[in-house]
Amino acid sequence: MPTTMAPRIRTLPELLRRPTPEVAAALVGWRLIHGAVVVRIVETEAYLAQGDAASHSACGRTNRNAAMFLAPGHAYVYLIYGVHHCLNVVTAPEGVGEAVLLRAAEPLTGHSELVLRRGAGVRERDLCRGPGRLCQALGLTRAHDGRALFAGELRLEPPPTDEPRAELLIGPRVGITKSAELPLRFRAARSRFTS
DNA sequence: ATACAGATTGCCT
DNA sequence: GGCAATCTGTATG
Repeated sequence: MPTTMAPRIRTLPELLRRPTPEVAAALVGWRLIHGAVVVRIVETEAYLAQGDAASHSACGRTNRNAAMFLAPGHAYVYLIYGVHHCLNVVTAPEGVGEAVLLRAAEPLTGHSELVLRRGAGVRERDLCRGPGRLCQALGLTRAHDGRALFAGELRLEPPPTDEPRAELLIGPRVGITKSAELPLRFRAARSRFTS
């Protein structure tokens, strides 16, 4: 499996100027914050506007995926199988449907709140391991679809400057049936919190 | 109008 | 390992 180092990028606007696969790689290590909860992103996937049949934007804009066409830095939250929510960071310029799916994270603070939402019996490792679990743990739903992630209750923040860059494993995306060969999944090699 | 598939998860055998 | 849950969009009649 090919590896690389997560690029160190200091601000969200700077991050979002990059091509979507690079955004996906660089987001590993970033903090996702919702209220008092802070988690470290350890696994992401890129979904592209061109040549990617698995992307929700592949068939054009619909009511469900409209947020994917917003300006970069917005949230695209959708419901999968009518059951679980998944959170994406919108990346490409407004009108172009590209996004990065946040697939797994390591809990940092707000542990009790995560356990409250996920259930008392859930192991630490499983609190945010998987896109549906991540959204459940953070209390994210369609109500958060289309929100900006620059500031406010729900936001992204860069890793502390003294934190070492993550070594990334690059491979095919999980759980898709179309365009399954593209190497658009990025996960922290050392983390035990990936899916 | 009905049928089916899907960027998932948890419970069942 | 199998399968149900149950929303949204697409394909087909």
